This record gives sequence, C-alpha cells and structure tokens, in this order.
Amino acid sequence: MVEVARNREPTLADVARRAGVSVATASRALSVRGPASASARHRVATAARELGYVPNPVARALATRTGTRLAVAVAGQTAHVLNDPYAARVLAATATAAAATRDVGVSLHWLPLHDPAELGRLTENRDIAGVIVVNPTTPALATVPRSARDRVASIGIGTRDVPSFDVDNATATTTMIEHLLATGRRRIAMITGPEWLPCTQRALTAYHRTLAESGTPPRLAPGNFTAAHGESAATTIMTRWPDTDAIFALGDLSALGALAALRGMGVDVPGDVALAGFDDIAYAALSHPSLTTTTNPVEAIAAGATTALLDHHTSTPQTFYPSTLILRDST
Amino acid sequence: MVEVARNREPTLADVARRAGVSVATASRALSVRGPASASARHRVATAARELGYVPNPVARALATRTGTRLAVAVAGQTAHVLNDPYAARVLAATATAAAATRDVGVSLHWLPLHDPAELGRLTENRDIAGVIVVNPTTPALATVPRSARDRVASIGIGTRDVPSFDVDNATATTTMIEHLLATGRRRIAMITGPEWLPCTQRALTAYHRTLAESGTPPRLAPGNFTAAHGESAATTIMTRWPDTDAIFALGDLSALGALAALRGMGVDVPGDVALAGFDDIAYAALSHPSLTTTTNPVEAIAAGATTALLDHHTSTPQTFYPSTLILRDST
DNA sequence: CTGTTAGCGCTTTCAC
DNA sequence: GTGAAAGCGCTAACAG
Repeated sequence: MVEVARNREPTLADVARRAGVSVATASRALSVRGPASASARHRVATAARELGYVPNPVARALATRTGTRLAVAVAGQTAHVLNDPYAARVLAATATAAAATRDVGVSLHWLPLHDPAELGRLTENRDIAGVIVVNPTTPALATVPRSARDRVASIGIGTRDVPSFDVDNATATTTMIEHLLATGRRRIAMITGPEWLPCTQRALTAYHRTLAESGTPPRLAPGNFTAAHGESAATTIMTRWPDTDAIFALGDLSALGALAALRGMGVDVPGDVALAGFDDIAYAALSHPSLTTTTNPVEAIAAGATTALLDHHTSTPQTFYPSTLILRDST
Repeated sequence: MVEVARNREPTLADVARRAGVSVATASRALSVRGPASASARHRVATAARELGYVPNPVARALATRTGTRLAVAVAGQTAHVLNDPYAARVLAATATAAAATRDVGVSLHWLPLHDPAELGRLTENRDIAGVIVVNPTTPALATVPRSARDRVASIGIGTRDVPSFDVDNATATTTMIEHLLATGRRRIAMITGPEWLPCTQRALTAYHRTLAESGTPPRLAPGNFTAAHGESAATTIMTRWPDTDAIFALGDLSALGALAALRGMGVDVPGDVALAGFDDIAYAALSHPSLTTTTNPVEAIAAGATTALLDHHTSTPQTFYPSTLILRDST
C-alpha cells in the first residue's frame, strides 16, 4: 500500500501514484473539462479522497498564470470611501464567497475618480485573478483592456465587456414612491447619490417617471451617501420647498442624517414629513422613529459577481437583484 | 542593449541578465536580508527599476511555501458573526494593510466556538500566510501548533505563543466610569460582552476596581454586542435596579439598543440615566441623543497585527492601543 | 559574496 | 486517452 510521507500534505503526484496514472492524467481527471477516461476519472477521484488531497492553489495559479486573489476596487473622490461601512460590507461578502468557492483571498483598493486608469492597472497585475469594481464610472470601465474583459465584474453600471451585478434600484424606487403616494404623500423630495455616480440614474429615472404619472413635480437634492450630506440636503429641501411632505434618501446613512436635521428644525417625522432610506443597514431599525427603507442584498450581489468572475461566466451583461420594502415608523 | 520581449512582464531572469548577474544573486540583492555585495545590490536595483520589474508574489509563495493570503477568523457561536459590522471593519482594515505592505489577499472565516480546532486547521492550510483570530478563546488558541506560532496573531487575548493586539479596554473603562462618577452618577450598571469572551475580562476588572474605589456596588448584565441584547439587558437592569442612573455598554450597538429600550420605558437619557457605549461606530453620532462613547482604533490594531504577521515580528506578547473618550449628549 | 542546480506543485503542449 | 517533459517565476541549498 502506498503511504504518503508523514508531515507533508499529499500532492498531485501522490494521488497519481496511488491511482496508477501519470500526474498529467491525474490533473486532467480532476479538472472536469480535460480529456480523461471514465475509469481514470474514478480511480483518481477515489485516490484523492483516500489521501485527503487538496490542490495547492498557489501552484495552480503559477502554472496557469492566473492570480490568487480578487481585488475589490471602490470608486470615489478620496480614499475615504474605503472606510465606508458599505465598502466594508461588500468586501466581507466577497471575501466570504471567495473563500467558499475557491481558495482565493480578497484585497481592497481605492479607484480614484481622477485617475480611472488605475482600474486597468489592477487588471494587469499578475497576481490578481479578477477585480470587482464598485460604483464605477464609464471612463473607468473604458480603461479595462479587452483582453481582461473576463476578469472584471461591476457592482454598479456595466458595459458590453463588463458584466454588471446590482440591486434593482429602479423597481425599488418605484415601489417606495408608490408607497409614499399610497399613504397620502404628494410633495416627495429625493436625496440622490453623487452626481458622478451613474448607477443611481436608474433610480432617478424611476423617481421622475413615477411622479410624472401622479402629476407631481420632482424635488431633488444631491448627496454622497454620507450622514453629513443627508443633513445638509434635508435642510436645503425644507428651505427651498417648505411644504415637502416626504423625503426619500438613496442611502440609509443620508436618511438618518436627514432625520437629525429635521429634528433640529422641529419637523415631526412622520407627522409632518415621511422619511425613507435605502440599504436597510443595522441602525435603520434602531433610530427613533425607526426608518422605513428598502433592502440592498449586498451579500447575494457580491456572491454573484464573485462566482461569475471565478467561473468565467461573464457573459450575462446585467443581473438585477430584487430589493424588499421594509416598512417601519418613519413613513 | 538588452530588451525584454513585449507583452510579457519582466521576470527576475530579465533583471539578472540586464544587471549581469545570476538570478540567485538578483534574488538575494532584492531581498534585503540575503548576502550580496553593494555593487551587485546597486546594479540589480537599477536594472529592476529600468525594467519596471515587479516580483511575482505567486511564484515567491510557491517557492517559499508560504501562503498568499491572510485569514481573518472571527470566533462566535454562529456563522452570523461574519455579518457583524465589527467583523467587516476588521476585515477591511486588514485588507487595506495587507495590500499596502505586501501583495497579499485576505479571507474571512468563522471560528465556531464548539469546534476550536478549526483554528489549527486554518494555520495548516498551505496557501494561508497567517491568520488573525478575532475574539478567540483559550481553548481555540491552544489548538495552534507550536510550529505555527509565528503565523497567528490575535485581536483579543493572546498566549505566550500568540501575540495579542487589542484596544486598551481596561483604561478606557476606567476613564469612562470616572467620567460618569465625575458627572454625579453613582449607580452605574454595565452591559458586558458574551460570557465566553475573555478579552472583556479586563474591562470588567477595571469596572469593579473603579467602582470599589468610590464605594458603589456593581450592577452587571451580560450581552453579546448586538442591539437586541442591549435592549433586553437595559430592561433587565431597570427592572432589577430601578434607581440606576448610568449604563455603560461594552459596544455601541448594545448601547443604541439600550437607548431604544429606555425610551420605550419612558426613561429620559441623559436626564434620568446617562448612557455610554464603546467603539464609536458611525451611528453613535446620529442617535438622539447622540451617544457618548470611547473609540476602538480597529484600523491601527489590524494594521499592527498584519505587519507583525507578515514581517514575522511576533515576539512582543501584548500590544494595547489607546482608546479616546468621545463626549456627546447621552451623558 | 556568487553561480549552479534543484526544486515548490500544478498545468499543458506534444508525441504516442 | 495517456505519459513524458517542459515550464510558470522564484528561492534555497551547496559548492566554490
């Protein structure tokens, strides 16, 4: 009986020896796609199981010249975006998915708005298996070389070459606005994301369309998903349109900032103004009043992007994940 | 003049050729530690610079049999701990530090309380360069083989073999309790972490000692750092000791949960009861009243653990990072 | 101090 | 379908 040396992990050579085939055959048998007879497949599989063989991802990566980690690149004006809880959540979800599917690690990068070529550079890095861009812009996506088009996925907008995985914020927005209309609100303002962020355009369009159907004019204030901007945006809105009776913020942090501003102005929520957010972060349930919001299935989205990248199933151009309305006390 | 083939990244062999030395010498010259003459060092360095050489971490990892990623293992009763914002923050900080220092990725794992041996398994994984355990228990730390003692660092308690990097929660607790005493509070309760979590023992000890000095008896309620437990803990405290005039929760989420409970009971904060948290999470500044808390320098801690692991400076047994008191409206 | 020579563990031509 | 052998790019003995 073939015994493997103690204190050394079994290698493919050990498996091959035990199965009575060459390493080449063992490699093919294990790799699903490669040509191999059914019997070889079977013998290699059992040998591997008996030995407790687990392939070495590093050696594989070196041989195939693919990388060993996934890069998560978050677009933003400053490196500060990396401290955002949203970025942390995407990273955690990606890391979990990546460690589960394959033995790959994840790294976090800032994609400066003023230097979109950084994305192209990341894709060329030898030890990066793929990159997940978060909130990319069109110029940034344009920097990914065609040769790397199956090594990039986007959480945000995509292109013909870069598949997109994102929350269906158009439907979510429509649902939320309809909820506000149904509860009697008519003068509905919206706190949007940053101007440069294309993936919120869909939400904006949905907002305009839904309001148009009910014949009410739009009221918009830009934000950047931070609480501070939410505060100033709410102030701006109530100053400019004092009769506003509902505010929908495209991010819970902004909504909570707006809540603080409204409280400061003596505006009652939801009595005077209904308030709704987006993302369903942990604190949305804890605020007073608790925040009506709509979920952002980040974990599912990140898992989708991760497996697509790792399995090279980057053909589908766009995948939208449904958001669920969470009714609480603020509306 | 030596030219490198187009469309191929320069390798160490290219650098060696251009510098007129062997690959071995080039390798040593680049590796700081290795023996190499000053002139060789210089020539190799310039050749590398001219070629735009960047070492391939995968090849290096294969040759040295070290891994290409850092594992962050979070201890907890269920896999749910991975969804905790705290875990996400630690991961993001580690990923940033790891990508900056070396080209290594990061992966996230759950360390089940009921199966502490999982930690030992992680350290034995061929492609894991090191593991950062978050909130480990003594039994878990006991499973790391002596041979892997320079491949594990802890954010929480440590052992002689596993260096510990943690916030100085003893001093932070003392400072916070003294602040409460100084503002006239005398019946101070504390919402602690989970019973099994050893690293909060230091905070507990500090609490007991500081109270003893002022002659006031302790009031303790266990928690698990979640908002839900914070709510029930606050209810328990106010039921059992109705004259409580201050509550210190060992986590902001618990504190915010407690805030909701107190509001529900009609208790005014800070009028009737002063409330303080720990961590200074983003929402702490947004609650009403805003939450007095004390910082948790997670980014610095993770960076410390990461570089210690990657540079094998795992000699110092314990490093405590200072926490800063943040005074807000809740006390 | 430096060059030569083996690997690290896996994938992939290229014949057979 | 299968085996032999040549790498992937780097580090680590081992002589000199």
